[in-house]
Amino acid sequence: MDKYFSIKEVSTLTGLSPSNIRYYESEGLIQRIHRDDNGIRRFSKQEIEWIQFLGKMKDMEMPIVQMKQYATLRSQGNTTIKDRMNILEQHKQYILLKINKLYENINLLDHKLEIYKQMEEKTNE
Amino acid sequence: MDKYFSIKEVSTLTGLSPSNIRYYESEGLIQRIHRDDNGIRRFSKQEIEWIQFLGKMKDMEMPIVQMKQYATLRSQGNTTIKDRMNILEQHKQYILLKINKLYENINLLDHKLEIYKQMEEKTNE
DNA sequence: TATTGACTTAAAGTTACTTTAACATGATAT
DNA sequence: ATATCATGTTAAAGTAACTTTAAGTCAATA
Repeated sequence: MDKYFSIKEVSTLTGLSPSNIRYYESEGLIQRIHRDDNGIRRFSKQEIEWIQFLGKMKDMEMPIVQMKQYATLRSQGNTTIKDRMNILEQHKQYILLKINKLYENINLLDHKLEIYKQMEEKTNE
Repeated sequence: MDKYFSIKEVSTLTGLSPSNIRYYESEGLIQRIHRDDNGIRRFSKQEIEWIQFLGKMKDMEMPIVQMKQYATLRSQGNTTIKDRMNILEQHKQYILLKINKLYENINLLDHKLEIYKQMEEKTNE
């Protein structure tokens, strides 16, 4: 007998809020979740693993349209692995670019802070 | 005779769209810009420099509330430099954290890609 | 004179959610 | 037996930071 999980449990296991999880379901990122007699969602382990993956993609700022693409490919089985790899590869490049930008930003901030520091020192003379 | 710039010129000089510039003005991030006889905005050099700075803060994903704080402090003169430094210092920490997260994400992607690669190789055997 | 290009405002649209309102249900406390 | 509480449900409205659209003004050009 497999265990089934409530949305709150899934929330703590994935780091996504219950509303976020419902939202992803409504957007089709998650397949329609099985309901119990009271209409309450019961999540399987496999579903939770997929939601965890979505959570990570979200963390990486992958736009929902791309997540949808990925989800669609996934639902089409193993023949789509190359395409899925492409999506991930592309997003990796996006993140690397972003990291570079952020380093530039750090330099800029340091520069500005240095200028302010000198102004402060002059004031205290 | 100082030169004055149109919103389109300011847009290319700052990298912000005209609507974005108007939006920042409406939000009070930019002081009310001088208008000519036809009600058209004419920007001074100093105003453009400030908008460039805002553009950089935007690039760094500084939330508008913080930009507003910064703008308010700036308008209060040189006594507020320490406070402004604090805002920038805080945001620097935010960016450093973000960079770390992104590196973790890269690792995750590499791991997933590696798994896919092995699946591919197996399929081709 | 007609049209083009750049400008204006106000309002609606967008993304990725969150918050709120209104209601249902099962479990616990009195 | 009844009250209340935690947890769940949906639909709709709210949020951030803009962008897009609609409707109009004005000067310059064809």
